[in-house]
Amino acid sequence: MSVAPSSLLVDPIDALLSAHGLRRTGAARRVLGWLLAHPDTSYTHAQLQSALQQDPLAEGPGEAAGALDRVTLYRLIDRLTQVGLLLCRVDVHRVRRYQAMPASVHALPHFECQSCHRDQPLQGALQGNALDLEVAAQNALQALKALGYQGLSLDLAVRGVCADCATAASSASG
Amino acid sequence: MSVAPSSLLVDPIDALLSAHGLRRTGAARRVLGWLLAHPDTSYTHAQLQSALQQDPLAEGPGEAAGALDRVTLYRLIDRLTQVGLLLCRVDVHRVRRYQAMPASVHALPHFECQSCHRDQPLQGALQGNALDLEVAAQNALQALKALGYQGLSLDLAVRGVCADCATAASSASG
DNA sequence: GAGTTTATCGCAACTCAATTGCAATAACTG
DNA sequence: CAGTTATTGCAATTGAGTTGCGATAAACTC
Repeated sequence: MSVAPSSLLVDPIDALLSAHGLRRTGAARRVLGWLLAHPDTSYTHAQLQSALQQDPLAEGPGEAAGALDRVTLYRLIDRLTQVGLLLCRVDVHRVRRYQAMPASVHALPHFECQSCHRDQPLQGALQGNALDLEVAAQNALQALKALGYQGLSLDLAVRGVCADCATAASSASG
Repeated sequence: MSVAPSSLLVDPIDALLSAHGLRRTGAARRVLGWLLAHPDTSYTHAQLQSALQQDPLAEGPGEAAGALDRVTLYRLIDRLTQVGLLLCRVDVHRVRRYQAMPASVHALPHFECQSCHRDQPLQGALQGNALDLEVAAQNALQALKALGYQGLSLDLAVRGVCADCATAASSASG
């Protein structure tokens, strides 16, 4: 009885893991599965660990839903990131945040205030300029893809002191 | 003998400190002086401490050039950053990097490879697209300044897997 | 200028994300 | 199925950054 080739890797997650040279272990399936099921959301190592710990969906046949070892999770997300399956960035608090590498990328500029340490999106404030940035960024990414770069994600951060903090500071010392 | 008003704060560094509500201490003068003397260069806390330790220029009359206390330096750069005199960003290695807040900002896109962890500038690869990005970014900053944001700096980071790592990975598993 | 207030300094102890070494285990390969 | 090699889990360690607190010295008041 010949086996259809597609039945070897029915699970798209397994297919992804194998295609990137990673072993199809329970931990890898759980982590990649969770992140692919929650696109556009980034998780710190701690958040990901606790999310996986009580993930009801991951309880496949024989798939224990217990806590994954801290170090194992660290090394696993490292591997997933290195092959381009995950996107990793460091947030304002010096903590790494992981998410599934998005297929199409938008610029989504954000502002980091160095006084109140808030990280706010910049859509409203930028108005039409955001669109120009978006177009320019998309063109830039196309150029990079043509050069062989893979799994590209764009991060546009503006840093400074927000209007609230600026007025508060000037009223205090001026 | 009347004192000319300008002689009260002849030193531009002292003037900056006072204007931002900070005390004109030896440590503050040394740190801000060094960073203003080295624009376009960012320093980690450790780099800044060792740079200041043997700074020959800072040895003014009565100004000791000994090592500044670790914690003092941490708190000092925090204060300078909060008032907008310094620009602080977190690099790929989760370490904060400080530099004097630049007067005019250029987008200077850079690429962070998640496989080899190299952080390379993107001027060459982007070609004409870099210029479009620059223009769009400058316009965006003008819009923010009009809204009261201060001391703005722009950071355009592209993350993914560089061409070298991508070909290396595909030849290993494909 | 003397006295008061308040920011800054310096030391010690501590937090927390992330890393390293190593033995045990489980996927892949022939 | 046996052998190889990636992955796992535990313990111990690193390193940037923080907190508490008494001591010092700017800035402010009279």
